[in-house]
Amino acid sequence: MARDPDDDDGEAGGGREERIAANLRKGLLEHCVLALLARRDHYGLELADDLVGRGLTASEGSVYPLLARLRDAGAVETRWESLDGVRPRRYYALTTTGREQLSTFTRVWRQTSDQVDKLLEEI
Amino acid sequence: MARDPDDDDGEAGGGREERIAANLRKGLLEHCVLALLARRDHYGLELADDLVGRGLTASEGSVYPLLARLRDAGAVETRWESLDGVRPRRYYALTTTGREQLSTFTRVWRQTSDQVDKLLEEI
DNA sequence: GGAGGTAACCTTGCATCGCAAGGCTTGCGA
DNA sequence: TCGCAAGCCTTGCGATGCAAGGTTACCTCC
Repeated sequence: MARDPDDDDGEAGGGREERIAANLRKGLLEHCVLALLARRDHYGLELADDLVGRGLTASEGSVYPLLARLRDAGAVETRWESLDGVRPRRYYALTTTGREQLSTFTRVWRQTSDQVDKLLEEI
Repeated sequence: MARDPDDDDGEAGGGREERIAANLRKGLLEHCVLALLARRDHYGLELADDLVGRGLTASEGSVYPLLARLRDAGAVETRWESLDGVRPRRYYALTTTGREQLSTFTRVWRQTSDQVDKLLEEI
């Protein structure tokens, strides 16, 4: 796995930063997916690309297992859709359960992020 | 521990909420500890109590293993301090490495939380 | 018509993290 | 003396994100 030669241990940025970001995303990615689905239905790769663009996930390797979990939990429903000249795509749609979970998360997120912001300001 | 009987949020809230919060704290707790130590030195239980009060951790069961990790990584230093009539306490202090890590985290946190906020607003 | 690229799906194995539960030691007070 | 609380820590568990790899279908180019 190719570590940068100048990626010294004491370095504050570099690979350290990716580790920090990856841990920060734990528990976030799940609800970012729900938030995207609240706007409109998406298919898997579309979700992954969008989230990568926003810096909210590193690859589809996180998204597909997550979607399977959400489906098992009843937070999303899926359907296959076939258009001409395009491979069939599996679309994901939010359920009522998923909408409730998203609303719960929003509340928890506001509380937690406020606490963190306060802590960082007080340094 | 048991569940509160008046926990009538149904299935969307309740125990689910604790699960959501616990996952959200992953990767956060570590840097909240660093932020507290940036203000002044603390001993372990003091940190744990403060963080529980802010809703940033559930118990000391997360804090002590974390402090050991931070010490191994060189982000904090420790010293024993004995006062009269008080049990000896192990105090934790931030190192230069820890300060750099905290600064890296602050940057990542702002980016990530901004993205999440934007996502939640656009629903 | 075949070869190759690419979009889209998914699985496997791993490292990490927070948490509950429990244990050990020391000092104080009844 | 006995019990309780403060303060330290360890162990086992479940959940999460990630890299890497594997599989099909569609289209294009020779």
